[in-house]
Amino acid sequence: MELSSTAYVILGMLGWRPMSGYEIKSLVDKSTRFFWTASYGQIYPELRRLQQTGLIEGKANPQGGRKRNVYRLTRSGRRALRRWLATDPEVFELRDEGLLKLFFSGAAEAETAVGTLAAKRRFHEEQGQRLREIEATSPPSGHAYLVLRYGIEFNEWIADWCERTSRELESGTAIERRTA
Amino acid sequence: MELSSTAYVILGMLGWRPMSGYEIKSLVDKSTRFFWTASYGQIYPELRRLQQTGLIEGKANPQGGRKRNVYRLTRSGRRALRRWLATDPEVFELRDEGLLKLFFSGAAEAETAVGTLAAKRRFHEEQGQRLREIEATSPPSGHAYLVLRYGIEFNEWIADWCERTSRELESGTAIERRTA
DNA sequence: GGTTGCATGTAAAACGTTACATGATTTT
DNA sequence: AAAATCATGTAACGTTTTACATGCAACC
Repeated sequence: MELSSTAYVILGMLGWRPMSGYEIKSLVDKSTRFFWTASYGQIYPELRRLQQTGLIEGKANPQGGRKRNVYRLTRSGRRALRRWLATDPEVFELRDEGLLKLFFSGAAEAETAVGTLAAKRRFHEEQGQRLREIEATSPPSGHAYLVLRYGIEFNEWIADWCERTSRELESGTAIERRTA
Repeated sequence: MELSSTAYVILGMLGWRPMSGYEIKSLVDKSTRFFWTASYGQIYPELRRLQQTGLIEGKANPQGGRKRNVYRLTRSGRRALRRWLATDPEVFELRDEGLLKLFFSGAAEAETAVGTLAAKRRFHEEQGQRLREIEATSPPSGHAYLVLRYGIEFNEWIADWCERTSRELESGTAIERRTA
């Protein structure tokens, strides 16, 4: 029985504590978002499927007149989560428009590549900044903290690469010597 | 007139020289693949669309009894390419199952996270190795070379992070002090 | 004569996002 | 009183992959 990738985010989140679909979505948005996303359109249908499969259990938990469903892992859900965690990861996908532009920027003027690098650098500096703020204000514990550190250092490395490469381009050591 | 992301890969490739759809796909597979993919199911329909829009021109170029269509940029195609190159990149998407497992691995035994890090490290070492082979045997020129170097250094950095973090986990400096 | 590579194409399925609808509660 | 947040859900749309169908040519 193969589960969708969204299924494991849900199982993982419920491995911490029982939650509503809305809570899962908010947590995804402020923690895994930089390397794994999920939308309501995936989460709510998946919650229903996981319940039907018996990996999670939901119960109504209205707050006043506002409806709310809280889900928790079942024993077989926890088993499925652990089985997945113990399997080698396979998915690693990157989609980087900045690199694509840089790759093709021989078709444009020299300033174009420098502009692309500057924009990419800005993006990663901002993302790094956001993550550093999380570290300063509400640092997660355990393994989630390791992943937060990864995000910070990863974005710093990329921003730094952009800076170095931009300097190389501007000083003419990168391209001119290679293109005949 | 908004173009699909695949459209720009095609325009970019044709910016170098005229090519067939098959050639574009092979080039994508050995150059941009680590940060941008495209399948036949995207390329062939997109070639037709770009031709209808007048951004590229195709002509039959059979090799013996084997049919073949070669496409080249039109003037307005080159303009579209340059306009796109001069615009700030927006897409940066990552989907990293290894990080996701690490993130949730508090739900499993301590060895699980170490195993995940080892697998992720292996993946990036292999990808780095593949790229280093390209650098040694058929290095691209110009900006494509910069992107190849990015790929090599990027994968090295990640593999290195996995190693460092794995050591931290095994020596107990990473998690124990933070989890109450 | 079989395998690999060149070459084009599509249909179905899977996946994912966006936008909308609905309504209560809390904060400003 | 308005805006933001909590909360659930779906329909439409768009994107992407997978699998298949077809056939020639070159190599072993």
